[in-house]
Amino acid sequence: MPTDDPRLETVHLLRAATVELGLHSARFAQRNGMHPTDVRALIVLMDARRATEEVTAGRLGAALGLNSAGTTALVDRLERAGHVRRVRGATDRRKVVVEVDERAVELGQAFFGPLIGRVTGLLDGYDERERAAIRGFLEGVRRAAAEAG
Amino acid sequence: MPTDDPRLETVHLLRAATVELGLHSARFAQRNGMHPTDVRALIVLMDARRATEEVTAGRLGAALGLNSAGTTALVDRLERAGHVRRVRGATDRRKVVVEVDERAVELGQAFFGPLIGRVTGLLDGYDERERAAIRGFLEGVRRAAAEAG
DNA sequence: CGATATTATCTCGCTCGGCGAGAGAATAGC
DNA sequence: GCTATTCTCTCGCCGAGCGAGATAATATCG
Repeated sequence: MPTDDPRLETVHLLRAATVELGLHSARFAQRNGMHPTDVRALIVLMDARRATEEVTAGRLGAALGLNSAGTTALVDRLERAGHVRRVRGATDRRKVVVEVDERAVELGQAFFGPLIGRVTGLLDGYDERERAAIRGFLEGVRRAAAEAG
Repeated sequence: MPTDDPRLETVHLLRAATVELGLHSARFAQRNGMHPTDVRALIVLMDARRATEEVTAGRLGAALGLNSAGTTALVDRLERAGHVRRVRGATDRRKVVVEVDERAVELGQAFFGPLIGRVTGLLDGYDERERAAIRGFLEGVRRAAAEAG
């Protein structure tokens, strides 16, 4: 077992960073009386909002790996907390479009904004070739995780 | 709101990579009849093992943010599955040292080894200056997440 | 156009992870 | 030695998520 492969240091750093990012999300969740799944749901919804895509209950559940019962309970929680609205689909009235409330968006930006600012600030310390390496590495990691196992 | 800051692409990639890594861990959990917390616990235990540090039940629970009741239940699950042994503390017999079973270590290596291999393989595509940038960025992200909020 | 299959969500009953409170057992301090 | 502290465990409970199936709206086909 070659435990002193210097490349493993980077793997360690990668995992440490993801762990710390996860803890940061958990702090956001706990501070707002939410559960990790609720935070993940809000992220999905905000991403979709930025891309001006509608997210139905079913799509949301699929994105989070929940079944329909769990998805209903999730949207119930978010709606009860005022983070989200249920809107019946215009063309297909079986569908329920889940819309994030403006306040929830601001809440998320207020919490994650500083972290995002620090990360973008980090990037200013590198030249374009280094930044390209960072982007390429992250994309490679994403693909490796998606394709492995 | 400057939504087209090019540095945000890297933030997006970072999040996409962490999401995908999380899903990969979740696959390991599900495939072995475990829960996300159990996987996190095994990672803590394996890290400690590599550093030849003893992990008591209390330390494990603290690392995962569980209270004592949840920690007991967690160790019960892991012990029942054969991934872990309870060993009474030698000097302080109130303590319970949690030791990972060799089989669990091998199980983890078999699952995460390929991914680690792919990530280290990625690094070979960069020169030392680029690799240093990647390491620096990851360390910076870890610190930013740990210190923010 | 009406009967049937399909799709999207919701309801019900349940399992089980995690919490709070407090008990039990061992150690440390005076 | 007696008391306070520390570490783990037990008990009862809450709530997230699942499986099965109900309900309602749409699509399909004769």
